[in-house]
Amino acid sequence: MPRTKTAADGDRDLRVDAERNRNLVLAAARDVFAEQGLQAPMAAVARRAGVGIATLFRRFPTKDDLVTAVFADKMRMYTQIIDEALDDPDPWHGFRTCVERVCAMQAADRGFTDVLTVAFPSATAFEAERDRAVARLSELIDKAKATGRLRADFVHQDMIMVLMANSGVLAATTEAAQDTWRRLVAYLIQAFAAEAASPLPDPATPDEVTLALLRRNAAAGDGPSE
Amino acid sequence: MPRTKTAADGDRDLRVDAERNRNLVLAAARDVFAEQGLQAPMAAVARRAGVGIATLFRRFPTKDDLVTAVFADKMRMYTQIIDEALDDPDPWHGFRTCVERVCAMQAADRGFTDVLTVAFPSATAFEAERDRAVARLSELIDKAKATGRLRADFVHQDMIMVLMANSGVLAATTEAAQDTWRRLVAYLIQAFAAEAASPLPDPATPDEVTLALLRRNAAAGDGPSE
DNA sequence: CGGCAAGTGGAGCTTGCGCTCCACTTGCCG
DNA sequence: CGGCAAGTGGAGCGCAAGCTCCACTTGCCG
Repeated sequence: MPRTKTAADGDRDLRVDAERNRNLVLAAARDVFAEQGLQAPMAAVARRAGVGIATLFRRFPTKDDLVTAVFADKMRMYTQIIDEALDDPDPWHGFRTCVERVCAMQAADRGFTDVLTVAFPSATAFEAERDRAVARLSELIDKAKATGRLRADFVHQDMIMVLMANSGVLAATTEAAQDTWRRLVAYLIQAFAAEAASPLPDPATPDEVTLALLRRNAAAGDGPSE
Repeated sequence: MPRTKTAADGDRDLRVDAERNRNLVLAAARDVFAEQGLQAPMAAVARRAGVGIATLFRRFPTKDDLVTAVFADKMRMYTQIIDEALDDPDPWHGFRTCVERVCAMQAADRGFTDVLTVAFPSATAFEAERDRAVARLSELIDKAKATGRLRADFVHQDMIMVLMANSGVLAATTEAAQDTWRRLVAYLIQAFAAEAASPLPDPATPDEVTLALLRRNAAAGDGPSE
């Protein structure tokens, strides 16, 4: 992908050295964010890329722009996982592997976890992607319920709940207990099975959960009212 | 509790005005941390207490000291919840309400959540309390398993896993979806029921999880190796 | 009631991080 | 090959947060 003139992205043709540095930065950012999460300092990215900080900021005027660029394809991968699950001849199996795969993505990339939950303002850039994901997901959920294997009171917000819960486990576990998240996911999937079903508290009213995820951006850092 | 000379705490008798300010600070910190989590600035606590920053720091030389002082009794409450669960004639019922109550404590106090998971160095101050809690908890778990209602492969580290997962949900939900945590907890409890049991991934080897929680203190902020 | 240790507030130091400015270099077009 | 827009690195700015210093006030004991 030589990207020279990729439609609809703001920057014109870059000089070859600039283009190379841009890619170095993206690669470095991918690594750094994956290891340290989004709170990694920009300077760390620049150092890893072997470029000056100014270079980084000319290409990505804001940390948020960098985050958006870095995670665009991971977001695509995320929705793709749902698409693939929809193709599974066994929707319940598709559903389960879908949950597992997304959680595995989180486990492999702290930054991705942050994008999905702690959420940067950048989340707004992924709105379209996420809306499509939710739509497909609802489809998948309906199919899985139809088989009678997924409990009937499961709602798509529960999926986001899983991501949030998983991020909590990932944030707190170090190398010592790296695989704890697998156990959480296994428990939850068993809870989602129809056989396990006992009444649950009401879910938040439609889309409150997803909206909540977006709101925190607008509200981010509005801080102490006191 | 006039505290004038409370044994084994470093500071001698305080002047009455100092004592009053100390209490104002503690009360303010309790509120501020509960609302905003441990990342709330010290200045916010001082402002809320109506004292200068210097006053706050003379009484609690380090943010960590303040956190420790503020959450000492909440930690006691935490272990007490386990004790009460042990007194329940129905251990399975005791177990469930124990999980619910601790999670409710987290939901009511972002700071407490942080103490239990994100963990401050202060966690070391609570080591003894936490060890006793783990011991009692294991007892409770054994009793609950004996009734045949709690799945046999449940381990005490799973409880900490619940706390971490819950903290993730709480961190990501705003007022819009405040009660999502209840749904998570309900799902998990159903997963912990013996009837739901299907094989699980191995838990971390004994105490890796609890240790991991402590380690992150030592390691906290050792940052990018690169 | 006088003196002073204890206490107080806030200015300010330090560190960390996002981001900018600018003097210098370099790919590229004619 | 010459010139200049494009690109570059790093010093440095602004801000937030933990924490310290110090000139001033005040409870308390004799």
